[in-house]
Amino acid sequence: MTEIERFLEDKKVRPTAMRILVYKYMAKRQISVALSDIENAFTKAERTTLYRTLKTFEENGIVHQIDDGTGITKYALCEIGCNCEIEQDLHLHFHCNNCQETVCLTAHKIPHINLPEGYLAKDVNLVVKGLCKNCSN
Amino acid sequence: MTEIERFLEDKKVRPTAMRILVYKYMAKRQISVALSDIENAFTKAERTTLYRTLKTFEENGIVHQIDDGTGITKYALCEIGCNCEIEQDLHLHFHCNNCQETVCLTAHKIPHINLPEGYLAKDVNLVVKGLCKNCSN
DNA sequence: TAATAAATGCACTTCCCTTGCATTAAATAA
DNA sequence: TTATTTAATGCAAGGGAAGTGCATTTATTA
Ligand SMILES: [Mn+2]
Ligand SMILES: [Mn+2]
Ligand SMILES: [Zn+2]
Ligand SMILES: [Zn+2]
Repeated sequence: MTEIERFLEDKKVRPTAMRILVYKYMAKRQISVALSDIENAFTKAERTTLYRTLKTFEENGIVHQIDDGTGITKYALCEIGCNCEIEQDLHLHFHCNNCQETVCLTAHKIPHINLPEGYLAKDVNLVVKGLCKNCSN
Repeated sequence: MTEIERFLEDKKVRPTAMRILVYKYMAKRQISVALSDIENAFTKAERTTLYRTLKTFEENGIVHQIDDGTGITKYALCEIGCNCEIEQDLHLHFHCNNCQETVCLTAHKIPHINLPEGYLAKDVNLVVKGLCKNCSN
């Protein structure tokens, strides 16, 4: 049993062939991925299976979803200490207008947001757009 | 010539009947609206016309778009001092999980966001979700 | 091995956004 | 005013991504 298989079982996710491939793919790329990215990476992949794979991953705290404002849902592997399950995912995301890639800036927590009287915050989504470090030169 | 007609002409938008109605509708409701909201408000309205009306409004600095993460584009009238045209729209938006309404918190500016070396910010989207003042009791 | 449960593949649906194009209305030129 | 040009509207269709139903395959458990 490989390390990835052990990891998935730890997360109560059965390590099927496809799931292992998807996990490996996401681990190799360090940026967030869209469903279509994975679909294109494997010629013999069924979109629905991938969709449900990501859904299962998300439900079991392996990935978290990112809404970067492009209209396309992105997914990123949760890092150690990612608490997107127990509470809101408080790190910010950066979307590059040039290379179109979205990254988790896990080290950059979202600052406290002041709200008017009576408003109760449960979740915060913060997306910064601009040029990433590869494209800003 | 009414005040609204003068306002629209000021913004280089021809004050057609439909445009005036849409503007009035948005002014009456203080929360942001979806295309379908307007569509439902007027029985005799064509979705495409409304779509293009909002697009024209946006291009001329009358409304700004809001991506509140619901997957449905919302629009809100720009207030005096709204600088969504010349630079990024820096105020935050609040989406209520209960009544599903999204409001501009124009008085609440987005705090400065620290980014890692090499990242260049051009735009920021901040959406807080939770319970609005009407629903938090 | 048999029974059960889970994962996958395929087809289809839904939802919203967007566009093409003919028609109608308005603005401008003659 | 009338003719010409330009803009707005209405209807139909297209596109993309998310999501579902169900039969089939694969894996697990009895
Ligand atoms: Mn993230
Ligand atoms: Mn706003
Ligand atoms: Zn980039
Ligand atoms: Zn509410």
